[in-house]
Amino acid sequence: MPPTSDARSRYHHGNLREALVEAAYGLARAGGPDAIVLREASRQVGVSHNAAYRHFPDRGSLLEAVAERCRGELADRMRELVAKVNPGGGALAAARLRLRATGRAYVDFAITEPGLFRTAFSAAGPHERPDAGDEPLSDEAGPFTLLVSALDDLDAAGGIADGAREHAEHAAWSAVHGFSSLCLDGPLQALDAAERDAALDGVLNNIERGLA
Amino acid sequence: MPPTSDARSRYHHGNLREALVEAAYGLARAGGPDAIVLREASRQVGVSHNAAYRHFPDRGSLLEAVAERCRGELADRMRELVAKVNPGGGALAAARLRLRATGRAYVDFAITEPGLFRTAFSAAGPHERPDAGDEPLSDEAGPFTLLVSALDDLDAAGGIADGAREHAEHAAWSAVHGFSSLCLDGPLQALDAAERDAALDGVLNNIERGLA
DNA sequence: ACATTATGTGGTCGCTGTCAACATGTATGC
DNA sequence: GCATACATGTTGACAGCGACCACATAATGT
Repeated sequence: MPPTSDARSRYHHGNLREALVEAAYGLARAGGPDAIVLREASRQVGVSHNAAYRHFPDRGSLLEAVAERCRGELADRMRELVAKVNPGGGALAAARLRLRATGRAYVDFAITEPGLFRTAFSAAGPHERPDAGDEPLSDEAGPFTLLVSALDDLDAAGGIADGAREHAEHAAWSAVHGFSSLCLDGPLQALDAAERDAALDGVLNNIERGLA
Repeated sequence: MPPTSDARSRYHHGNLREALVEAAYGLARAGGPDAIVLREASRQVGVSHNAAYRHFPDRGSLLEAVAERCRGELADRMRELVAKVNPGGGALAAARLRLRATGRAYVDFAITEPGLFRTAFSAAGPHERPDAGDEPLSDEAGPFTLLVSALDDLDAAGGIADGAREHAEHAAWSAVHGFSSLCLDGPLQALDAAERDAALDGVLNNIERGLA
């Protein structure tokens, strides 16, 4: 049980592991995966360096924990933005809009939170397994699962041609992920917000046409 | 003038800058950008640490120099593989094959040289400016320029629909780059070689359909 | 009450990037 | 031919990091 007494502050922290992840998350947000530094996180939590080793075997493990949290944050942002879309026309148009919003949210997260985005894909950890097909789409679903769900909807609405469904996830995900990466660390850095938006539109159009 | 005497080895190295880049390139190849360590590179070259500071203001500059070299290597590999394609049918089929080979070469480089690939896109440097449109495609052309050229050819052969040309570079480049990244650091790590090949085929198909 | 375990501390090691001071070659002006 | 200036490489130092160790303290179980 957590240390019984309410306000810790003595010897045992009571919730050190989460506190460390939280601090490291802040570091990653500001400076990407390389900014995650054990001693600094410990310092911020107000605990000696080395205390972290009771909860993580090494720095990589902390990084992985933060990375997983980053992926969750990305998924949350995607859910938020997708929930905002107001489908006007028929089912097919609505499904298309939802898919576009999914992709847009992905890129938006990368642009507004570059540190978190880089961290999310920096560790060698197991990532998300996109197996589960027909679940009710839990709130814990990762980015990949969200995308697959959007594609399933589009497929059900008749927006995907025969034979195009099989690798649709790979195509769509590669496109948005690649676009994000190129904007952060590639030659697309040079684009300003308007150009980037137009380019992303072009990319999404291309995907949509490729699927139809 | 280089130090007059032929075999250096005394005090002045004679070509230290390049030697350091070469050593750092080896480190990056084996372990990615984080494996580039000034002192180790100096050690391998047989020079004291700190000697590097006569040629690079800091570690980041060395990293950037290596990154540029990595991009050049990527472009070379693309040229090689594309040169091998044996266009059978008409101009349009040939242009399509060339584009596919370009994309395949890109991903192939990422898979076979993950350290170099990660390094190529790790630094914040200026990267390639894809401006120059109608040059004879010099041997120094970067990956982006090669891709643009392949797309121009496809366009000339009539393989790109009206309106799809404008952001074709972004769509194609994002797809192959994203696929590469996801295979190295994302959930597509889990794919074996055969699955990866099939998935890449699906991605390339999707791009091609999106352009047509 | 006591022993066992979980958790946090202090100290140390080797490694790194970076700076400052110094040494040694090479080139240049007289 | 030589002295002087400059470029290039060396030595030594510093702080910060990840990782290990032995030790201290708190919580838990009997």
